[in-house]
Amino acid sequence: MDVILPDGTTLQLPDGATGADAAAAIGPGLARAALGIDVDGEVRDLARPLHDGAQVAIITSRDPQSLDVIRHDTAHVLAAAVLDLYPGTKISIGPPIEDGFYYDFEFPEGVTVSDGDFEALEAKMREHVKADEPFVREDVSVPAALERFRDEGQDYKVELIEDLVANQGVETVSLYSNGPFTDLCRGPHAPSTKRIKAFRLTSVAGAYWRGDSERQMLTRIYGTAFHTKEDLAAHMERLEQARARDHRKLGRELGLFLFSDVSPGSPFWQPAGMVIWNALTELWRRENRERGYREVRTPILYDVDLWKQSGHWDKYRDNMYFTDVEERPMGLKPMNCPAHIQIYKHDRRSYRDLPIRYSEAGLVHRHEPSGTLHGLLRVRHITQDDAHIFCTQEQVEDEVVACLDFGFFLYDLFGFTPRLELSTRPEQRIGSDAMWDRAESALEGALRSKGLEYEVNAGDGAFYGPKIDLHMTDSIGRSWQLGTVQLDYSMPERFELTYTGADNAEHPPVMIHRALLGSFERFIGILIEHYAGEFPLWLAPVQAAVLPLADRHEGYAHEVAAALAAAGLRAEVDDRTESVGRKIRDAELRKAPYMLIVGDREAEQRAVALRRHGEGDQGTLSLEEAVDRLKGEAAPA
RNA sequence: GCCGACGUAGCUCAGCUGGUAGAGCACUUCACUCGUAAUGAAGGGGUCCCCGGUUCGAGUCCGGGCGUCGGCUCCA
Repeated sequence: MDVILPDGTTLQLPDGATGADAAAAIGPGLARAALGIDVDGEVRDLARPLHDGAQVAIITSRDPQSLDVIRHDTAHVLAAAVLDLYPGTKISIGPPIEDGFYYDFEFPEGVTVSDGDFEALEAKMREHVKADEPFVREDVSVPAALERFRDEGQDYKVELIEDLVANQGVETVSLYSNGPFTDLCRGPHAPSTKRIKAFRLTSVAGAYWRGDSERQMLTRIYGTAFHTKEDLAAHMERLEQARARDHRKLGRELGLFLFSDVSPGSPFWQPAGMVIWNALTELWRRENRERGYREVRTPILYDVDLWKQSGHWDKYRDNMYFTDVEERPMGLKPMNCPAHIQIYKHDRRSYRDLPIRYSEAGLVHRHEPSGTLHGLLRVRHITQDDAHIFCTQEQVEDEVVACLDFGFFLYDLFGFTPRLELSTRPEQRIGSDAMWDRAESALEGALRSKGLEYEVNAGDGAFYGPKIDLHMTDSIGRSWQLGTVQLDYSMPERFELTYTGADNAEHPPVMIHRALLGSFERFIGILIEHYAGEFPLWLAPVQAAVLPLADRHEGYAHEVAAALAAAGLRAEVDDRTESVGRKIRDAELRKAPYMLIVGDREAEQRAVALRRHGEGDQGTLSLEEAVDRLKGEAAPA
């Protein structure tokens, strides 16, 4: 039979030849290096027979797919080591993931495994690697596989096989063995455990069986594997670097914000952090104004009847905060929409008034479960850069497109390229299917007309309407939703909103919910990590640190600071009795973008010695030149 | 909320098998008045997260709570 190699040449092989045979036929070096084989676009074991006419490519450590293979191998080795050390453990699944792998286990009653056990586990894993155990694939009938895993008490494997039968009607399943360990597995795997050259267990965590919080919580062990020790070390180093940009660490070091036990999940903004907050708010306010939004401000506490009418009570009351006010039950707003609806409803509206766009930096409270809190990225006290647009059906697409454009404009300022998701109707929802059809296709139309790439997140919409979300990742690659544009036909109906049309009849407006930064808290968290605390001048809490060389230069230093302040710049004089080396060091650590050093020479010439954070000495400039230069750089975008 | 780990000075951390708590940085004072990433000396500073238990004695052991971290579930 013939197989086709990546360069288009044909390789003749005897019938029944395997991937390993193909590699050997090409060359002994390749045969040794081979980890798998790509057959018609699917990575397979080398040991499996090829078919005539197959497009094949031998996979070695140079191919990116090979990392998944050895990581999956390592997951099996981990499971083998776990069964060695903790007999009676039930195994579930252990796939490769981005940057590594995990395996989920149910340990025997009374056994808890923590990262303190990693050393022993890794040692046991190394034994399996050293033993050079071949990965042997065996296809067995479903009854035989079921019997085998039932005998071993591997209930999760039994459930997996039963589901494969129920959902895919399979009659056989594949098993992979390495040494005494056998796992239900689709493969592929490398020829043997010895191909695992560098691995490490990284963390342990709980994870629900099948991601279902109603079911058993298993113990998930995370690890990673690479082809060389150097690659592994480089990966660990990257993680280390990423941790240095963690906004929680930088927030503390730079004095931006803090958290306290007295109000979990709610940041306290320190003066430096508030500068960033205000700079961002000013930008946001100005841009909203220019785009036809009018700012409003609404209460945070409302009669619970409002939340019953909006539907939030039914769906979210467990995550809301309630109190009684003179025996009247009230709830803190978890969203601003019913508040903006009150303003809309206060007056009669004409089609001539639409679209009406209300914006508010709205403070909402959501009782996020304790385990989900995460610095500024997941808080209970949330300041949304919210807006609600009331418009006619005809205006919907233009308005949605304008929202997306606005969002991209803002993200561009920071060099962000958000990932887009279109989330469609959830199971628990309000409104008719016809409404949902209309809303979903309107959002899709807007995305299409912009030619934007997006992912569909089926069933993840808000309970009142579908949405387009803007996502960004943090320093270690976790994805967070920032902006959102949501189309809503339900709230206008629930609150009986109307406008008078040209036909002099009453019509319901369409409502668009829109937050672009998402929340100031989360957005600033992402900003801190994005810039690693080295903010552009317009956001920097202290834009210029004026550093007098000696006490006698203090007077001039304050003149310099005053000149900067007069130009609208944030300057501080470091008038401590310290060496200039020390003052520079501290200003560098505070990540002040500019340092203006003044001594005898500068005082005499009314000049400054300019130093840029992270770059060093920029030479001497006249005071006027320095002020102009900083002022020019301090405007946002 | 669930699983696991952790909680000691403002920060980063040490504190062995239970015996009256320590370092560096920061802070205060004094001296130094300095030219591009730490001047030196002295000093002050702790309900060892909280509550309860075991013990002659608990930072250390046990139970409960709170918080934080890593995941999972959730995220209007």
